[in-house]
Amino acid sequence: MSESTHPDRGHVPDRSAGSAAFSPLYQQIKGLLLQSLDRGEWKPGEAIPSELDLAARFQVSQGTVRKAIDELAADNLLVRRQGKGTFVATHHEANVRFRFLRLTPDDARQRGSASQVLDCRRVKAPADIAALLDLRNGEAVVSLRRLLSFEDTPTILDDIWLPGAVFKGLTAESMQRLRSPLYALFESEFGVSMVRADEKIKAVAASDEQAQLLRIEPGAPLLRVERVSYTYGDRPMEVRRGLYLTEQFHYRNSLN
Amino acid sequence: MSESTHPDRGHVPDRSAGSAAFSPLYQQIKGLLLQSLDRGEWKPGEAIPSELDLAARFQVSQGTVRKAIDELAADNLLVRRQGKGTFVATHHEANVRFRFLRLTPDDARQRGSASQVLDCRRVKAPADIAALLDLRNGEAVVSLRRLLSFEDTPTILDDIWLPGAVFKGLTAESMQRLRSPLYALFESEFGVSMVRADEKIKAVAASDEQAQLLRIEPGAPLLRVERVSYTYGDRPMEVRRGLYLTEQFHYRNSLN
DNA sequence: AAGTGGTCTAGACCACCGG
DNA sequence: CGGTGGTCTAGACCACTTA
Repeated sequence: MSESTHPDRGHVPDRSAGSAAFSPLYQQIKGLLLQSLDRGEWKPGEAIPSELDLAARFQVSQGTVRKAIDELAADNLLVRRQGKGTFVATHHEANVRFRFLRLTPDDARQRGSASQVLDCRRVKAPADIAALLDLRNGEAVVSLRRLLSFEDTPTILDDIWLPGAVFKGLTAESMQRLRSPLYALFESEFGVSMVRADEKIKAVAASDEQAQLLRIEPGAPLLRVERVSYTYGDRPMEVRRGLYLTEQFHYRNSLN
Repeated sequence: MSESTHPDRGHVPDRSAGSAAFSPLYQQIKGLLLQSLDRGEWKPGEAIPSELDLAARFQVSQGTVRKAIDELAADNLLVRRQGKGTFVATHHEANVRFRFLRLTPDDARQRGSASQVLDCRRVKAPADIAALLDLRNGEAVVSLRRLLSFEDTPTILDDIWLPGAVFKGLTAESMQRLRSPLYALFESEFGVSMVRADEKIKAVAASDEQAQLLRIEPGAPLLRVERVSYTYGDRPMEVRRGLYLTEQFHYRNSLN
């Protein structure tokens, strides 16, 4: 502890040297925490070490660790719970199970939901999907289609593509058996944590096939939601093309 | 810059007393800053006092003021600029002029935009609009319709309602004259800063009238975006119902 | 050089949780 | 009770802007 700067090997930012890169200590800590999360040192749902422990491990003050954790918590990678600890975010909890689903009933009434897997097979990635998933052209992907119903009203028709190398052994059967939401299943069965997603939304007219599955008229307007989901290193891990029936539902969003 | 004239009182949080309410000091400071913003003590685009000045004014440490400002900056109410100061957010800046518009070209190419006001009049608020704007039934609102085109392709048809008491004297003429975006105009002409908005999105089929204005076929699928925008105290100040043509555009969103 | 926000530290104390 | 995160302070120094 000296004064002025830290003597630790924590390397004070290397301000001299023409190196254009200067990143604050807490950002470096954030990076280290991110690596630990990525390599699975702490699993979803588990507690990470206390702030003081981490401060000791990284040879910085508690305040610096705190700021790093603050940012990870703001990004929803970690969850702080006063008096208990800081936990790795997980998709297995009631309150966040539909974290990425922005479709909401027009009336607030909650409805029971049921998911039906219509198809699931390994195929060579189409060019557009390969590009979105950072795969080489023709690499294997798991391709699946499912129908989500609310109170027996078919509402969402999803086509989903996953990197085949990561999601080995995913079958329709295993999805029906473990009835958890997909992202929860990805975590526990394949060690893949979805952390962020981008969506692009258009309005389209239902094709004959789509109309039949959703039990509506061909040509009826549908919300088409294309989603790319990312794990820790901003690595894309899922492409999802959903068709949302918005007769009694809407997509909600907050701008700020 | 004002001198003195602060009827402040620095209170340490009233931790004793069984009072159920306990709010941290920095939250109280945040509230005071919010009040100052609301009452227009600092206008959009202007700098607020420095952290040290505010710390002196409120009789707290710089760190406490800093944390309050951090949150306001995270909410986009304030903008920090290192070395220069902290500024009140404004809709008058190139980079944030389309802050609330999530419609993006499918290819990244930028297009020139033009707005045409089709209608603008004072009317009694319809019941649903009155409810959304927290107005009494039948109170006056400004109702306007406009068409937004990108490179001469009509793309967005907006119906907009504004509280009549606040937006006195808003006319189609004045909007065409000052060519700035609506939210920028609201700021400079009416002192109304839009801070946040909620959107509800559906897919709908174009009516005959809508189709004609957007130069498409009746029944074509459109994105219907209902937006309620809020000023400082979470007071609703605008209802906007937009129809987006998503042939060559999409609504983009980030989930986390 | 002076003034702003940005980082980092060290220490005190508070609120919440669990055994 | 001890351990966790949460708040608050005071002070040092760094980075960026402006003059």
